Amino acid sequence: MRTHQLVLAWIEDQLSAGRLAVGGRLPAERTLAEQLKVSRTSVREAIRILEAMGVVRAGVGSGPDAGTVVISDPTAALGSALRLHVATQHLPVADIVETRVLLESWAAGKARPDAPELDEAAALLAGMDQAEGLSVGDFLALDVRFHFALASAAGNAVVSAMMGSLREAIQGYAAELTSNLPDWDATASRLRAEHHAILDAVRKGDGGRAAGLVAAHIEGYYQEAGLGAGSREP
Amino acid sequence: MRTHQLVLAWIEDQLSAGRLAVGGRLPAERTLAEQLKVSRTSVREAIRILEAMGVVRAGVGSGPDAGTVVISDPTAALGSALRLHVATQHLPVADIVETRVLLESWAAGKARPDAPELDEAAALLAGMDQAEGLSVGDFLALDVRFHFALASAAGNAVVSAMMGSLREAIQGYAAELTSNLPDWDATASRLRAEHHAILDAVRKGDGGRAAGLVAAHIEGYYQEAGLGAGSREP
DNA sequence: GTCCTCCTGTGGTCCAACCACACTGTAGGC
DNA sequence: GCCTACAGTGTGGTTGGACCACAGGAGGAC
Repeated sequence: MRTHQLVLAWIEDQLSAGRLAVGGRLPAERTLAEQLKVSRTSVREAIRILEAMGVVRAGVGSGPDAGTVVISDPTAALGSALRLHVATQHLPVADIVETRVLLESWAAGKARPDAPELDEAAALLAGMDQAEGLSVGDFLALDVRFHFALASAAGNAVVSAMMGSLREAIQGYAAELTSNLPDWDATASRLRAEHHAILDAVRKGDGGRAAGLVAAHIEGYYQEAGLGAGSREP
Repeated sequence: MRTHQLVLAWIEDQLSAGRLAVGGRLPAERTLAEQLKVSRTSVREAIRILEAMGVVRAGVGSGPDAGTVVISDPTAALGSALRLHVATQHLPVADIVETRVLLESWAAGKARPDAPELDEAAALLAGMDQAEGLSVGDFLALDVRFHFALASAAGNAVVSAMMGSLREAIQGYAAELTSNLPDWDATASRLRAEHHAILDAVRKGDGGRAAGLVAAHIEGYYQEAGLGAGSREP
């Protein structure tokens, strides 16, 4: 077993045992190196991995926000991992889209009509309705948050994280795709209307209809942008 | 931007551009450090991250298998990330199980009856039927491979990878759970029968029935082991 | 031809040093 | 008494160098 894996195992053990929790701080790198009788280099390699996994955040300086603190951002880890494997062309973009449809339509069908996340989703929709002064990038940013809020309303943290990571993994492609659209304003209007319809269905407790609308919403967008379900290559 | 992220960006760019593909070898650490005008330490940190993501594999020595070669093992990355976040108690085990049910039942419903992966699944089932000389660990190992083969038959690499990572993330718990079972032999017999029923349904093209059987199969196991859908804590 | 040895190149590990940063306490001016 | 300026302290960030273990390949000894 390599040295940095020993450090990883130690930290994971601390997490599992509850001696280290979200918000807590890891010992300083030099201290940890001395404690575990390894070099600071190995400690740093382990911390880098945890950072890439969204488990810790390293901050320089001093004070309460400095040092290496435990966080929990599963979406970051899954997102970058998926993006890299898409880059190796071992994960087709079409599969990503299909999985996104699966997860989001399930979430829409299972979302509780009184979930607080729906209020946030409604607020985001209101923001997207302000046609004036809203660039394509701004619109898509709000769109991402709307979909994430909607997925979170189902109350399954794993599904939320995975759905967010899928979106993140193909974010680059999604941005490019907008340039393929014949008429962005028309598309944006349609997306807005579909968003409202989805939210209404969820609010009325009609999960089946919500799920169907979400699936059509996502598939429709990618097909309009030229990334049909048949294309297996980026 | 930190130095190791520069290295990461360079490698990801090489992958996206196709100048680096699965099976290819990265330049040696010292060479890469010199090329990018950074220290070897920073190069190593980047490679560590890629290794944790299942994108590369580092091998010492010389020869065709040595050096840092590009691979593609998305399951490893997602699995360890999920496991760590389960350790931080920000991803409830119940959500993992629920997501697994969602993905696997979808895959069972969508699997093509003539998919070659089903032959492998059948072979694994035959192996599990050899009751003699099969330890609990062996049985579970075959079980993992059976479920993965079944999920792969749907032809969606993302769903397969995610399903495998979910299983891996709670593998430790699953092993512990077997000790809660009142009668392992009886449970094993039931699991065998359910496996055959699932495979039969898929082979006959009855996706709906297969999906239902898979959902019942997974939920039944965890409930029998004392991890009901209601438990939100490990 | 076969075996053995040395050489080379790879990642793995460690150390020592320096930097940039952000807070903290203190000394000084007002 | 208050506020400012500054040195101090502890944090991660980065670098260069050195040495180790490992595995294959090239060459010589037989």
